[in-house]
Amino acid sequence: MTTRDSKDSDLQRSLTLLWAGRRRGQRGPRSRLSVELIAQAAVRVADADGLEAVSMQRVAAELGYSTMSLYNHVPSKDLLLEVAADVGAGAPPDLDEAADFRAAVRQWVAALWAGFHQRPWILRVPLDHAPVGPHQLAWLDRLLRPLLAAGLPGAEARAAALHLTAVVRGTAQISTSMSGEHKRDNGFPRTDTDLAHVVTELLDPAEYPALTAIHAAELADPGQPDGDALPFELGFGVDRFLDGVEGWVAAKSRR
Amino acid sequence: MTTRDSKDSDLQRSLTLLWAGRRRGQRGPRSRLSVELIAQAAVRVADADGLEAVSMQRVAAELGYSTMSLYNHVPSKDLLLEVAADVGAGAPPDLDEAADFRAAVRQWVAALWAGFHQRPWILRVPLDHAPVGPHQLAWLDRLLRPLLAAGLPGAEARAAALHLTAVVRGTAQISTSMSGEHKRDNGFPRTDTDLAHVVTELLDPAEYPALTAIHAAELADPGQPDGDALPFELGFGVDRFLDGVEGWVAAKSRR
DNA sequence: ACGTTTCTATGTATGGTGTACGTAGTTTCG
DNA sequence: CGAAACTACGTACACCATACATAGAAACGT
Repeated sequence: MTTRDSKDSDLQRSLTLLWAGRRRGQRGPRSRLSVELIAQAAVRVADADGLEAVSMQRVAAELGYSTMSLYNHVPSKDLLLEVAADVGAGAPPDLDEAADFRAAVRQWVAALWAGFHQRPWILRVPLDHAPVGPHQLAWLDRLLRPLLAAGLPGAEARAAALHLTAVVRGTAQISTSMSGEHKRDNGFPRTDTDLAHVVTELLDPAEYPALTAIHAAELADPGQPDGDALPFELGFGVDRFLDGVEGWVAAKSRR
Repeated sequence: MTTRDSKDSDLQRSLTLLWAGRRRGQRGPRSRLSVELIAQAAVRVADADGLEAVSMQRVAAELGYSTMSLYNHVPSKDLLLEVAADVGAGAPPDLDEAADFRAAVRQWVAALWAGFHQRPWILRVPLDHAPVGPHQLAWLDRLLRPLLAAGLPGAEARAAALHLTAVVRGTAQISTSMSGEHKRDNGFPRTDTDLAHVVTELLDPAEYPALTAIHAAELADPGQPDGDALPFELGFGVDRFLDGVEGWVAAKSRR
């Protein structure tokens, strides 16, 4: 309808790329390469050496092809990264349907959290438009189910899902950046545990009263993100949010 | 103490850069350039043409200096971007102290949200370690105050602040990327409003039941983020979270 | 006042990047 | 068996961050 002809072509290209809308060429030889193969190679490189290491040349070398061959299947590096991020995300977990919606949501959050820690580079892929990858949408769909089942109307479920996605994404961004997980070449990751000390020595207590007040209660254990366990830094907020949602639907049904 | 000597030098450099720990050289000529001037120029470039346009050459040109001159004041582009992001964030607003903590927090959220929409490029600056910039810490401090005043103990206040920061950051990332605000050269921004349609036409309802169910309730008005008004997509989640926090402290004080 | 020291700003150079373009070769269709 | 069409490749270009050496000017000690 009102689709703008000039510039949404890149979205269209993203879509056809992500959803494998490959044209069936007739005449020429069939390519042994494919978007999937290229994306998987990119994922492999990113896993090994971080997102910065992902260059067209490196990916091509990984596959044993020349650099420019990739451009027969992928229009640009940006698009490739987008596909790689979706591939790297993988399929969402199947949530426990029997469980109450809190448990299900926590399960989802834990899985996404674990995923971001396993592939921190996904968080460094610049977002260029709304999520339209099959895997990304699958994750979203899986989260929406328990929210809808809990009694939230569509728009609110959408907002709640956005909230949770944003929380995990944002928290993981901060968390992984602090622990230096985003660069794998670094050898071992370095945790900025003692950062608090360094900073609080510089801070003027008059200007940053709350921070200096907090200073004592610093840094509980990081905790292991295995299973459904969430680290306190993430779990507290999620639990408070779920409290709020619970109260909201309860109040609504009571009325 | 246990500071690792090999690799936290970059953190140290970040700190001295961000906190203007300039050594007072004696002999040579005083430089007319400074970290602040360079960072401001970078901000100007990013405001005008987006983060991708920020190159050392461009920033130097903006100042009328040669490219390599910048390296006398800034050790690397990464560090420069970090400083520019902090400078671009600016000082946090003074929150209404008289107001209840909900109003204060909403005020803070609205301000940060507005800031991210004004300078979307800040969200594209890669995070390399914990936030240590003066402005970033000032924002954090301002948020912690109402949370502490509401009765949260230190660790929980910290977690809540992280939650809120992550929410605004993550939501803004998705939101600005959807509307294409991150690239200013583009001419006018393009909203992916009709994205939902495009996608839902491709989706297999069997695999994405929740998404197709939602499909009807799509896209309320974006709303204007002026003053304390939050768009629904952000406000709903924040309000539910605040509900939860409120209930939490109430339950705790009752016990 | 002067020489010496020391820092600034610059120019050059290197290895990397994404990708536009032309071309050779090969596979499949008519 | 042509002929059409597509793949993979090599070359080339503009741009990037930054290592290094150099020239020059400013401020200090005398």
